[in-house]
Amino acid sequence: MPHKPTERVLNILNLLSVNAVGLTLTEISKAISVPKSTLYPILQTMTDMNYIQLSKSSFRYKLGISTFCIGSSYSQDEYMLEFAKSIMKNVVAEIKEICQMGVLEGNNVLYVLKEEPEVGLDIRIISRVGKRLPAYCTALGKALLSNYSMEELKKLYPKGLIPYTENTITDFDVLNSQLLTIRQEHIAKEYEEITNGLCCYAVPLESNGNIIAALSVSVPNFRATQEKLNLITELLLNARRQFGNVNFK
Amino acid sequence: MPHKPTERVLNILNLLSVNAVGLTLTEISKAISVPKSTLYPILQTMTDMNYIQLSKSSFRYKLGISTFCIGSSYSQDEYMLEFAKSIMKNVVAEIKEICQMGVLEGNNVLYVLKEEPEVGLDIRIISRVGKRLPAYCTALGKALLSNYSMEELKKLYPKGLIPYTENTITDFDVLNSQLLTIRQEHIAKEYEEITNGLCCYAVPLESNGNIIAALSVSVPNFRATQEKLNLITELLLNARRQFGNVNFK
DNA sequence: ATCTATTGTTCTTATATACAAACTAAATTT
DNA sequence: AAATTTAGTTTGTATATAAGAACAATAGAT
Repeated sequence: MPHKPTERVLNILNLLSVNAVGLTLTEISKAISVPKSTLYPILQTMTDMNYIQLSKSSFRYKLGISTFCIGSSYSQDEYMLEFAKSIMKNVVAEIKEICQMGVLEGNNVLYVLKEEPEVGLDIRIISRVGKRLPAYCTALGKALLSNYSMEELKKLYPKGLIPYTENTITDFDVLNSQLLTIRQEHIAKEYEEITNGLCCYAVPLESNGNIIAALSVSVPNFRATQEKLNLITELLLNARRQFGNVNFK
Repeated sequence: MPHKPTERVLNILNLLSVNAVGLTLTEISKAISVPKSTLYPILQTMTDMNYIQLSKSSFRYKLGISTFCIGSSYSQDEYMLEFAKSIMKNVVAEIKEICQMGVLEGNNVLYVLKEEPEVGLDIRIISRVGKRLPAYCTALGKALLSNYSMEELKKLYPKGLIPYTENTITDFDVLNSQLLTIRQEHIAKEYEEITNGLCCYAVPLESNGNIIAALSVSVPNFRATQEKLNLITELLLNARRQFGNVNFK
């Protein structure tokens, strides 16, 4: 059972982190379903402590400078992130499509790193570090869940698998059988299961036998020739091997 | 009056951000004066939400990957920070001493950016982004407080000015007269007022007439020749002018 | 310019959190 | 190996926070 006040503070940070424009008190109140009167003192304190700031121009709350400070202090997996970034740069250089890294947060994928091709594409996939999406209908998520048992899956989604598109897997058995394949082939595939016109491949990244993150390449359907998908598979599996060769302690 | 639950969550983040090794539940409990039983569910939730993580090796809580995510999303003053960084790099290249940027947080200075000389110095000043120190006895702080009136100062420090060294200014009148000088000369000076053997010069950085940050150079006393201090003054005043020429909106 | 809608703020009481103390488990010492 | 210390966890109740509603202030519409 989560601690509500803590959950709220962190949800506010999560919310603002995917909202560059900023949000008003009322907007935040609606977004996280917390009464304005409850939110009021929380936002005040967060402002006093520089975790959020009221933009003078737009009169909206945005992330404050303290978030930058703690982000800079984050060192635990600094080396891991740097290494992942360099791998992702190489992948993007080859395939010229967006490459992302995510970790599991409860039953969601948290998007941690993003590497985009420099130029040249008219149609681009928009994504943001800090975003959270359900794991069961994303390639990153399936890669991250690949070690999960049927029981664990059902516990993770007590309300079942809610469809986003007509391709979304809503049957636990189907999902489970896919995870089995992923465990063997080390690559997760997703075709328009969360967004129409979009498909995505991903590989799990392991450290000491545990899946700690996953790496993906997303492509708009019309650019997703079999040839291209084969190259993506190759690049991702190669990235996974590179990652596996390093020990991050 | 601050909101306690919010304050606690953010204090935990602040605490862990200046502690690369990590802290145990009990250590955090002592550090922020919160009972273990109160802390317990808070840390659980923060862990679930990836804002902290229990290091497998040391069994201590460290910052989690979400802090990295929100830090990456912080965009508000992105351009300002980048500009400040480039200025600081130039300053350090010239003077080969540590250069820092800070903002005011209540009556404390929050250290936001740090730029250190590459190599060559046996004795270095250790500092960390995310650190907080009282404003009245630091050069950065005095620069940030330079626009404050006597009344505002006394309200900011209701318990008076607590001494850290024999040089710490404990008299409001003395502090106020220094601030007056800073307002005219645009440079704040501090000689062993918080740490023995250390002195520091700082300039306020303004935007639309408001002091939004301050920039400092710190030197160990034995390297602080008058010549060097003069050069520091010149570099900092020049940095301030550069900063003033840009409009960050 | 008045009315309407929306945002932010204050107030009161029901409710959920906070705290203390007791307990368990692990680690270190004797 | 027993004892002592230290860490983490659980429980019951005092207390501080949460939420609804009512209010003030601002912005937008007619």
